Amino acid sequence: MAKKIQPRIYKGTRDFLPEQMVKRQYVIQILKTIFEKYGFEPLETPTIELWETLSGKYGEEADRLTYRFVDRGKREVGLRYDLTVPLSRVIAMYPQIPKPFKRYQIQPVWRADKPQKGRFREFYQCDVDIVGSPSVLADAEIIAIIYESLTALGFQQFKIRVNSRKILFGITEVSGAGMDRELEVCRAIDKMDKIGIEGVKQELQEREIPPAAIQKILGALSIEGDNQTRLNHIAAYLQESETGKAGVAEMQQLFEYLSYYQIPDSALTLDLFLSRGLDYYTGPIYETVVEEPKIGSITGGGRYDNLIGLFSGQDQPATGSTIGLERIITVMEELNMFPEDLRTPVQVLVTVFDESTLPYSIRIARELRAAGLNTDLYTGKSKLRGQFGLANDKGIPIVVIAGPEEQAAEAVNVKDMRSGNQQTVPVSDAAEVIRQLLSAKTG
RNA sequence: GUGAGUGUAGCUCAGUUGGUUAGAGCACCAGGUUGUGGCCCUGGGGGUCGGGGGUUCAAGUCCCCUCACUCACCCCA
Repeated sequence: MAKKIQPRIYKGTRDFLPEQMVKRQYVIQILKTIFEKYGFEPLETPTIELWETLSGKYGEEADRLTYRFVDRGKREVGLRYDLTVPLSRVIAMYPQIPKPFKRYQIQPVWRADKPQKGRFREFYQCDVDIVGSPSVLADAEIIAIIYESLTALGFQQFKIRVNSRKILFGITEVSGAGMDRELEVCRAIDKMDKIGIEGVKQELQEREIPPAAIQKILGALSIEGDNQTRLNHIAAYLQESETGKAGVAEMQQLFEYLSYYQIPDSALTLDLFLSRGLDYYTGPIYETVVEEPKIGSITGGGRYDNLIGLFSGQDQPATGSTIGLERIITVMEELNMFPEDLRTPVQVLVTVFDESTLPYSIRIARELRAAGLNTDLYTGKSKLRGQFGLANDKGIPIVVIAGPEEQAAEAVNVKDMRSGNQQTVPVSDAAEVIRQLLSAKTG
């Protein structure tokens, strides 16, 4: 025998065993259904992109965290860091795609950072984006789909935080912090809920923002009250900034649109401290946070009107959000939000009594399969006892016995593993009986 | 890249001031049950105590180095 290689796995990556896959597919299925209900169409793009496609789009930090290789032909390539940049490349490459274009995309992305709780090197993202609409109606659609998605998955305590990069830029501009300091200022105030207002102040000082400017920035941001009150307050600060005023106007419009979607106020908040890390956002930005467990944001996105222009030379308005599949699953697991019986897609195990009744078992399996039941036919060597053990271990709810007695009577014995009850029924009734047992327990 | 912590069976862990043959629970296998899982009972397999070096009559235990993993910072989903 060859020397054994220790089975190991690359740090930050995971195998998804069937029991986990069933949960993942449950979540993905619900999301897909909603995405399509909102008129979004599917898209997939390659794992590997040319380095020039990926580099310089996200910011310095993200560039550093992008997996990068040289292929055999000495071409520089990388693994995609997110789904937004590949989408932008697609839009630029296929200008004939009718706009506005609403697409969803569910694929893994890769980031070369150190793994920790709720954070991996390979993980799935679910993105929904609308390309070709400059209207905040598109942003409202995205926020509405986030709300419906989370609600459908059973989330009850969550807040969609909304802000505008234009407002943040305006505040920086008016404060006199200096040109091109917007992103630094954004990054500092983004840490508000982590380090508090004093921490933000200190952060800004360390970045050598003039004290007077810091004063103004914090003054503009620290105002209590409902969304409208804070918008009015900030509007007063932004009289001198065209960008800022535009930001206020689009927030007004956005909240008006959102009111028509009937999203409850409790799930929606204007958060002037929200900033988002990536460089490419230009307008409304949004993310979703849950109080428990502490895991950071579970969705994040915003408008990026200048990104596609980097590929096509012509800007194309676009907005969208990532729905963080991994974190959603983590939260759902910790809060026990998955249905109890979500262990295997197999509904029925047809046992094999012995060689002589095997043809009968095959026939039963064939008929149950034809009736649309997910049916496993036992292919191993164990006796009945072992076959029942397998059904138990996998969580298969129904076991069918087709032994000599049953065969003689043109019948099968149907056992419900959950209750322990069993009954002998004619073959012709088997599928219907099983179907009823399955729906009785779950419905 | 920075800081902290943890490494003993497949998993979770116990292991006394250093002392003889390293344990438990769970999981796995077999039997109790030649037509029936879970619960129970009996038995069984499984360990280079992360690796290397040192101190000692004696090291899972003490010291040094190293590797791996985890958590946090940064950043993010």
